[in-house]
Amino acid sequence: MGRRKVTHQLISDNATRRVTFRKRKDGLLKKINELTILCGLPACAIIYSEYKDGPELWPNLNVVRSLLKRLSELPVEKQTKYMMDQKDLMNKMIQDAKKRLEKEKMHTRAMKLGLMAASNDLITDTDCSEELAKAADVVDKKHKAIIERIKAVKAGAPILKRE
Amino acid sequence: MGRRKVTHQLISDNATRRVTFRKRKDGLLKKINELTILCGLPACAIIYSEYKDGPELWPNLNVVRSLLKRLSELPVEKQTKYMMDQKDLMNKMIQDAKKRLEKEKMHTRAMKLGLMAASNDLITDTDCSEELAKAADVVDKKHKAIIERIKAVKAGAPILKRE
DNA sequence: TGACCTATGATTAGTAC
DNA sequence: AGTACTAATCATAGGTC
Repeated sequence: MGRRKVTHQLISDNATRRVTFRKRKDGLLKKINELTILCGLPACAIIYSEYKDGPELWPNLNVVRSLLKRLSELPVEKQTKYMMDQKDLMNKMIQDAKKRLEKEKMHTRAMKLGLMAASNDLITDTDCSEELAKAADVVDKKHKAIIERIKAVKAGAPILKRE
Repeated sequence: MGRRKVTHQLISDNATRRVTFRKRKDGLLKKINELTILCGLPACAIIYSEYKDGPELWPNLNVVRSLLKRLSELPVEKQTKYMMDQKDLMNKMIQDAKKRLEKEKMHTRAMKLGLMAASNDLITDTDCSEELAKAADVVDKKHKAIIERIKAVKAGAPILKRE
C-alpha cells in the first residue's frame, strides 16, 4: 500500500535500505538540479555509498572541483560565521518539528553521506537542459490537458469538443 | 491557493526567487538529514548563496572537512566513474513523462470502451457511437502527437515547438 | 521580509512482478 | 536485482498578514 510514515532510524533490512537509498538519492539529485535551475546557482553533489566503489558525482567532476576549491579558499572567520548560521538553521528545524508535533505530525531528523554545494558567483555551464526542460513542460501541459478533458467528460461534458 | 506546477526555469522575480531558495534549501537539508539517518551514511552540505556572505554548512565544519578530505584522496579514475549530469537527469525525466503518458493512454482506452458500452446499454436507439469514436480519436491523436514529440526530442533534433 | 496557511503537486514506502 | 503501481505522506507556490 501507500507509503508509511517516515521512520526515524536506520533501516535495518539491507534490501530495503538499498532501495530507499536509491530512491532518495535520485530524489535528492532532482531537487538539487531544480534548485540550480530555479535560483540560478551552480551546485554539485558527491555521494559515497556502500553500493558503488566510487562516489557518484553531480553534475560532473569539473563543477565539483571548482566548488570544492572555492570552499578550501574560504577564510576561517567566514567558516566560523556560517557555523553560527547553521545553528540558527538547526534551531529553526527543531522549531518546525515542534510545531508539527503539536499538529500531531511528528517528523524526522537525519542524514547520510554526500556533499552538496552551491555558489551564486561561479559560472554555470548551461547545456541544453533548459530547452529540454521546456520540451518536457510542453509534454506535461498536453498531458494535463488530456487529463482535464477526461475529467470533463466524466463530469458530463459533451463528448465531442468543438473548437 | 496550492502550489503551481514546477516550471524548470530561472525565477526572474528577485523576491520570489529568494523565498523559493530558502524554502527549497531547507527542504534539501532536511532530505539529506533523513537520508543520513535512514541509510546510515555520513553526509554534509555546503551552500553558498547571494543571500549570505558565508556558506551555510551542514551538519558542521568537521564533517565537511573529513568528507572533503576523503574525496581528495580518491584516485582520479574512481572520481569520474559515476557521473550523472543534467542531461542524464533530463533524459530520465522525459522517460518518466513518457511512461506516465503510456499509462494515461491505457486509461483513456479503458474509458473509451466503457463509454461505448454504456451508450449501447442505455441508449440503444440512438447511435452516438460515431461521436464517441471521434472523441476517442481526438484523444488518441493527442497522445500520438505527444509520443512523436518525445521521440523527436530524444532524437536530438527539435526542441521547442511553437504553435 | 518573514512567518504562517493550505491546496495541490511531488515524493516515496510497501507490494507485486 | 530492477520495474511498475498505488496510496499516503511530504513539500511547497502563492496568498495573507
